[in-house]
Amino acid sequence: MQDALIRKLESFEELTDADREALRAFVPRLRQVPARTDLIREGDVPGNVHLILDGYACRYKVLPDGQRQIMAYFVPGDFCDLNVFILDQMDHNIGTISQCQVVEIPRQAIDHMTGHHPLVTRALWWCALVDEAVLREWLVNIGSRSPDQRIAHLFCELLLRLEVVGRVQDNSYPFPFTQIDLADSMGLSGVHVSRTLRELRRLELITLHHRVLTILDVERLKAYCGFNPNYLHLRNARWSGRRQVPWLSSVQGG
Amino acid sequence: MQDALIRKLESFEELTDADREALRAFVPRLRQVPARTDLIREGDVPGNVHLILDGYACRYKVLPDGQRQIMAYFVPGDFCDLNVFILDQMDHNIGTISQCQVVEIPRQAIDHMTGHHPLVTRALWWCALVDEAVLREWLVNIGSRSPDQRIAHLFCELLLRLEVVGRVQDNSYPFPFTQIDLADSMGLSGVHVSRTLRELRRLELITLHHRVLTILDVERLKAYCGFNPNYLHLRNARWSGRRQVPWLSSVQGG
DNA sequence: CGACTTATTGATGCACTTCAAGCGACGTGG
DNA sequence: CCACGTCGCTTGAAGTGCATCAATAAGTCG
Repeated sequence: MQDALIRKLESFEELTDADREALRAFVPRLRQVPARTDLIREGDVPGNVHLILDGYACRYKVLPDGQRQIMAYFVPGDFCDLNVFILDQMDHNIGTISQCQVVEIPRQAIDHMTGHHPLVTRALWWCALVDEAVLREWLVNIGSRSPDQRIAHLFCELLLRLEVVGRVQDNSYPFPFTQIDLADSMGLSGVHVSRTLRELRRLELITLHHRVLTILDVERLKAYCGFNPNYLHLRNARWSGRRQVPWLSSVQGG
Repeated sequence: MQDALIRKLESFEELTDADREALRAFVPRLRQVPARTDLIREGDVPGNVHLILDGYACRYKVLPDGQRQIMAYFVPGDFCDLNVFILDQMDHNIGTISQCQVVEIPRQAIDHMTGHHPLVTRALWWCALVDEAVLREWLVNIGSRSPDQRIAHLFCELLLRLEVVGRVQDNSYPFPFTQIDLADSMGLSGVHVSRTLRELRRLELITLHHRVLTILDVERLKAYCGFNPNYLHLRNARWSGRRQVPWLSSVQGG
């Protein structure tokens, strides 16, 4: 079940058997978390690192007026808070969307990993930077795209991210988000999300039944929202430019 | 003139004389860059790290339809691309707003720094994480706040960030942004930014003359937009919770 | 099956965009 | 020195996209 993480990391970096073994050592800490449950809250002092092995979660803030803003979705293989522990306290919440399998990794374990598994370390860095790139793209999404493009863009992004961890079949993937979740992610009202989805269905770009999203025509959906996958820094686009990473070589004692 | 960086880092971490000396070694690479000039473009392979010593810059993307989205502002003491070099290619642009003094730091220099100056390294980490936290808050800003609150929030944020590097006097700071810059940051039209600023002036919250912004009543402005500075992780709020940072201790060979 | 949550649809209103014209500041060149 | 062009800002008028309110319908879970 730690497949998701290993698959994701290996999509960036070929790991050794020892690396994979070390990653599997995380598993004993596995926890079932119900849907709609907070993993960490604003104000908490960051403790263990959380890794999603199965299910969906999100990062969000709640404003004084009760308005919720979702800032990121986590899918299997994603770390929720890989780096936050350097800061004094959480400035946002992390909560599950669906039921999740979550691994709580003690910081020392990460520490050990970065000390002994340079390939994994490099891959973890890559994860963190891609997460930030995704965040930037969300800002572009909300700031510059029309509501229908926003939602289409999210669908495309999730498709690619879930493909990496093997959660897509026939352009379909589990979709446990409510329309209110989408609304709070995209800066829209729930009503308008409903109408927007209707439009995407009418254009025969997607279907959405029983919490499963199907993308009927991936290329048309990408074209519809001007999707450019470069910000995900996936393997294919990246492979040619492989280079040494100085900050990391020093981690390896170089 | 490298004051800005050292001040910023020291607001987090007391440095040794040797640390400061090492930071000053960056200066020879200083460059004058005119206003409205790109430092890096989308598609470029990340090379040197850019540090702003004076002036303002921004991170932005341009969509196929020509729409520009600004995703971050850089002020003196900010790194533009501290970590991006791990990725294969830039997925966005970085350009100056005003004339800037920019230092181009070779990656080896950063590498050397992280190998020999653990305090600096920890402070650099902190910078990177705060930058990400700021990005998250921008998402909240665009997604959940009204236009007047958005702009007020930006003013509050810049006030605090500039105070750290000593660029604020009597609640005033240089403000070289055009209203179009603001519009492209906040997901608004230029016209509406103009009207919003008029409103903030009418409420006697700010004045804006000759590219200098003055906040007339900081507390009222903060209240107006519900400003919570926790996401900036400034020293005062952070001081109590100082802890060791595992990932970094391994960088130090621990 | 019945209770509750989530989604849909319609009607209404307004916040924001777009278009367009005028204005002031600034810089350049005659 | 003034004429002129450019750029950034302001203001008005008109249109619309999205929010809000409200009521119904469809899922979903006990």
